[in-house]
Amino acid sequence: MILFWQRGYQACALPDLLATMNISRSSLYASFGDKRQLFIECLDLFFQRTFNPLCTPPSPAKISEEFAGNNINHSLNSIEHFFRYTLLQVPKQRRECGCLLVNTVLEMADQDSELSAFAAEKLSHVEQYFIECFAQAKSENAINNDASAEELGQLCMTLNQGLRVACRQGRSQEELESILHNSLRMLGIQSTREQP
Amino acid sequence: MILFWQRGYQACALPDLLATMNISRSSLYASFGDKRQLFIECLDLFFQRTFNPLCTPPSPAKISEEFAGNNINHSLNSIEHFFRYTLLQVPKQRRECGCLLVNTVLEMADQDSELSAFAAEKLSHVEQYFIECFAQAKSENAINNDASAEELGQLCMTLNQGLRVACRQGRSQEELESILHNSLRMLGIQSTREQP
DNA sequence: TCTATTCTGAACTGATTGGTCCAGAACTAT
DNA sequence: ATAGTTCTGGACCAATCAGTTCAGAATAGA
Repeated sequence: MILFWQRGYQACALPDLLATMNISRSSLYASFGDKRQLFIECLDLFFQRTFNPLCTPPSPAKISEEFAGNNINHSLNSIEHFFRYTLLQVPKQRRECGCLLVNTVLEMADQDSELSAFAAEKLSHVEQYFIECFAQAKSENAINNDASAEELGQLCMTLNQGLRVACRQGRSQEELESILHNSLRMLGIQSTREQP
Repeated sequence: MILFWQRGYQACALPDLLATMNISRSSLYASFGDKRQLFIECLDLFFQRTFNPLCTPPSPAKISEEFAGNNINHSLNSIEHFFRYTLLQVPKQRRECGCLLVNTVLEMADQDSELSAFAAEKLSHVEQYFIECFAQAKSENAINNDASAEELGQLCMTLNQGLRVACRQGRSQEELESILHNSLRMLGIQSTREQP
């Protein structure tokens, strides 16, 4: 999965995959069918590992440490935690891979529309969760923005996709943090940021 | 260029390129060196065709027709015109290709860092122009946003990149228009939108 | 220890990759 | 018309691609 994440689908040759997985060619075909099916399983695994930190943020105790009680709304904390957890609190090497689902949507769009649609569908689940978070926040009057929850969710996903491109561009941690901070602010999520 | 734009670098095989360009194999190598150099020329061409409508928007007369005099600031009009011209007023088939530079950054990041950096550098010129527009607008008090011009420009580029991903995802014209409208509104650019 | 099942390494396939080469066609200038 | 330059089609190359096959190693159960 990490190799696909780093290089993309087409650029991963069978020998590279076999060496990384440390199994033999025949084992791969026996276990996964072929390269494409292995890739689909990787997309699924990636989605699970990306989605989990979004819909199950850390415990309230940990939140109060992390965010210093600045944002008491649970739904908005989910979103902020998602970005902090997957964008900032991540080793540089992995951050610079961007998002496997975004990468796949772009790479396979004209090549294998089924794979591209598969990845896009996973992303839509994330967007749907964004929307639910904003809807919840709006019902609690915890957000300062008059756009609808759908619009905020779409915008949040657009910013997320743009940030993943920025990651793969090799932008510095500081730049990403600045962009993220301004993004969340414009969405109406007042984020904490340590001042230097 | 269009073929690279649609399929990406790696997925364009020589025979496909030759058939599309309607030249022979030897002519391609005589004229462009090799596939990679041809691609670099395409990136450059794409940048020029993308950047021109940004820094040379239509004449004031045309603007007044197009935007109904809603936004009298020239710099902000440049940005709005850029998005309208490259995102909305474009045939579906081409819109769904996204942005060749963004696509290239993602595809080549771990594969050919030189190509990826080349595309990223082109994108940074666009971002720089965004920043200049926002700086101009701020100096004329034409923008309702207390973030700095640099921050606004970075955010604008992040939204742009996110929108290009959304294009390649196959989002509908209506969705894109909605996202763009909200994006510009949050950046402080009050865009006109025909109400249905 | 013996048998039965599973797994694996390496050789092999046919197709495709980017790139080279050159004889001859097409064109230009005199 | 002729000589000189440019262009082109197609054959060719070695390398690599994803995928198949199978004898033999490794493992398991009894």
